[in-house]
Amino acid sequence: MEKLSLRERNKHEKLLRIKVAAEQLFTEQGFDAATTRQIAERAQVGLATLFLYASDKRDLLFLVCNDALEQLADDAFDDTPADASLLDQLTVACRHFFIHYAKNRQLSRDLLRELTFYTTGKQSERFQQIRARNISKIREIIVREKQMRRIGAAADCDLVAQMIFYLLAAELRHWLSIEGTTPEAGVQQLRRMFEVLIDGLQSNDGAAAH
Amino acid sequence: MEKLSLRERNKHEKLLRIKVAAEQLFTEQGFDAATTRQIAERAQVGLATLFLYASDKRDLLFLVCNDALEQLADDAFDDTPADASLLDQLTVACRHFFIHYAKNRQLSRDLLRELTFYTTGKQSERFQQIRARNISKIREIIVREKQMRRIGAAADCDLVAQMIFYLLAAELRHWLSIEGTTPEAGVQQLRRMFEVLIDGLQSNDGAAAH
DNA sequence: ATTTAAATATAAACATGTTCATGTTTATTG
DNA sequence: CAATAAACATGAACATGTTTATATTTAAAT
Repeated sequence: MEKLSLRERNKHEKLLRIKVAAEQLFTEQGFDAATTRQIAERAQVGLATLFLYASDKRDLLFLVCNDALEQLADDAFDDTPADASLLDQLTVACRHFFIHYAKNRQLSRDLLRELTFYTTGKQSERFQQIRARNISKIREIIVREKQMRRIGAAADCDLVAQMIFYLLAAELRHWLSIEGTTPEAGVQQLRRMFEVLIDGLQSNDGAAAH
Repeated sequence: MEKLSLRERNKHEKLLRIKVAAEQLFTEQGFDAATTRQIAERAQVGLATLFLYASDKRDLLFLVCNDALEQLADDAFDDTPADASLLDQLTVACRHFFIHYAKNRQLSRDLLRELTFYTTGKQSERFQQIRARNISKIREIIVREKQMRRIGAAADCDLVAQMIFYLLAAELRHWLSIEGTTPEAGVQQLRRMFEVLIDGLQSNDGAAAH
């Protein structure tokens, strides 16, 4: 059962302590307010040790968040009922994101700021994979809809998936900048956008048609 | 002609020196690499003086960029031919953004990162106004199209304008993360998205129809 | 013109992310 | 097991954004 060397076990435990400490402090105080010295102290490691496990403070944030983001990516697209309308499938999936980001709005804002052009850190590759997975899952929904002839044969699934992800990401940012709003308010705003996307601008029926 | 007091003139000159110095250093070295000490030295002011004129380093970036961003907002939507198709109007307008951001891709990335949830600095209100103006200009295009019966009567102009801006902002981010690409490549990708948005997902004609 | 007060400027101090020189621990080899 | 090397850990030093205490300059008042 135990196939890890002493050295590997020590590393693993230290990494875990750092993750827990960083998660607590980022959650309690936000990304900017939490200092690397606090994190090192709570993790019971030297300050410089942090930077053996993370490229920089930003990387530390994704060391903390990547697990939850991956779980979110799975959850969001797992309970989408394939028999529901495209609009409902997308709404159900996207609701997961709003609910997740609502748990700690400040940290979510920090995350959305820091993920912008995040390509250099140790955790960045994994983060980009999670991001790509989200788009891929959206694409699968679109492909299914296309096969079921519920959307046009000429639709470019990659492009449509990208657009949906763009709208989700942008609306999340906007929603996080509004104080005192609810997850459902963001979900419904995004749903209205999906309606427009599905129907097109020439359409003469508004949201009422759904 | 001269109605400024000595004090006001001094302040104005100092602000100008700071703007010029910051612009040069941000452009030469990027936002992160340029230090506030360099900027203060080149502007011939004390280090602390910078922070009388800008709330923080981020604010300094918008002190530098807001003028150009405002000019860009005007330029982008001024030469949109009202008789062209909606697709062409949007393409022409958005091309301005890609061309502008292509001038210094690193600084553009820095800007798009720093503008995320930028609401606290002295320059933030002006920046948010410029952003709102862009959306408003897009909205005007949509309203015109609606009045000319070229898009559905039920279309929510505010919502559609927001969607277009979301797509533009997101595609700009994505395009800036691709090395060695051209402005026109970004423009055409965004144009394809606008085609989908205009036609809707049920449509059976792809890009060929345009 | 002098005095006073308010506004402005700044060097020095501080806080914090990051790196470096050094020490310590673990694995490997003879 | 001793010796050696490699990997890992860390306190101290460094770099840089920001604040503070102080000084200077300008405007206003008498």
